[in-house]
Amino acid sequence: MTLAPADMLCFALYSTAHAMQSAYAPLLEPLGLTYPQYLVLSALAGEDGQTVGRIAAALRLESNTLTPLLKRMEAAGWLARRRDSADERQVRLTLTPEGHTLARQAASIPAAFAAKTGLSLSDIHDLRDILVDLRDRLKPPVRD
Amino acid sequence: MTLAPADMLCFALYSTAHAMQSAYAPLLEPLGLTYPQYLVLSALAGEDGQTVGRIAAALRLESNTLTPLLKRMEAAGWLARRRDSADERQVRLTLTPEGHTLARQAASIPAAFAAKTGLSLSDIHDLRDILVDLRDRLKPPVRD
DNA sequence: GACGATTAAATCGTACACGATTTTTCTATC
DNA sequence: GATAGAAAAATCGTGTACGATTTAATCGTC
Repeated sequence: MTLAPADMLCFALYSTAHAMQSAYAPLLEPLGLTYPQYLVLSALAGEDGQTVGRIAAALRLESNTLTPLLKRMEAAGWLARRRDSADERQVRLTLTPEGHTLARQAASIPAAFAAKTGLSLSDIHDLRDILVDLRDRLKPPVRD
Repeated sequence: MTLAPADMLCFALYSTAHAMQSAYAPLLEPLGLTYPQYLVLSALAGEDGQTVGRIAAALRLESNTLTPLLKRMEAAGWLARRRDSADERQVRLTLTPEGHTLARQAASIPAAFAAKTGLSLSDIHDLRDILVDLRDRLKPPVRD
């Protein structure tokens, strides 16, 4: 017998991820950020000057996804893309002052968002850990 | 202070959903299906002759996403798209014999997949329920 | 039975996502 | 120091996603 999407874990994950993004949208829209751009910004705010590859590993995306996204963020004036002088194969990403300002504004979003979920902080952490565990089992993280 | 993506629930959800899709890919690729197409096929296998709007509600997608996807599935010979004679605004989707055959083949995937996760059946159900609960809180389901 | 409001899909534009390939640079070994 | 192979981004093609709008059909009310 065929399993209906409503009963499938994969669909629960798929649809909840979409619901999460659409819940973030109204918070990000005033800042002019898309959701993946917000992730890149947060990653760079934590450690500036990372390479494309390092961001790709952190966000589990491919360079073919990141390159155009980063170009849009560069065009928006939030970051600079520069070849590493020691290894010209790599491109380093540095936040501009505007990028840092934006990151500060974006920093308040997760807390504002947590309220929307109706989950306690410990529920949120538990769920996160379960998901990360499942994810790393499905797709082992690449070594740094 | 900025929260790093690695610590955020939203990123756990985002990256796990991607990992799930990429884990399904090798199982779907031999059938020529993409992941959202597989969801549509499963939904129709459970109840044939649904309208675009009903599938959209079930999968929580918009018609602007489904229309081109359904046209590709029609072009592949898996389903027929026909205006409802009683209400010409609606489009009804019916699996072809090829579509039914494909659905039968696809039906074995979730079980084959469950093994990959390393989770017990009850862990899977628990996680699914937690996610569905969160999803419906973030984005209440539209009435049928 | 006319007609404005509502509804269901479709269309349009923009932004991911990723497999496959290409380009450029670096590294290892001769 | 030439060169084969590896590594890092970028390019290309296809397929989602979705906001905003449009088109076509139906409904509600007079």
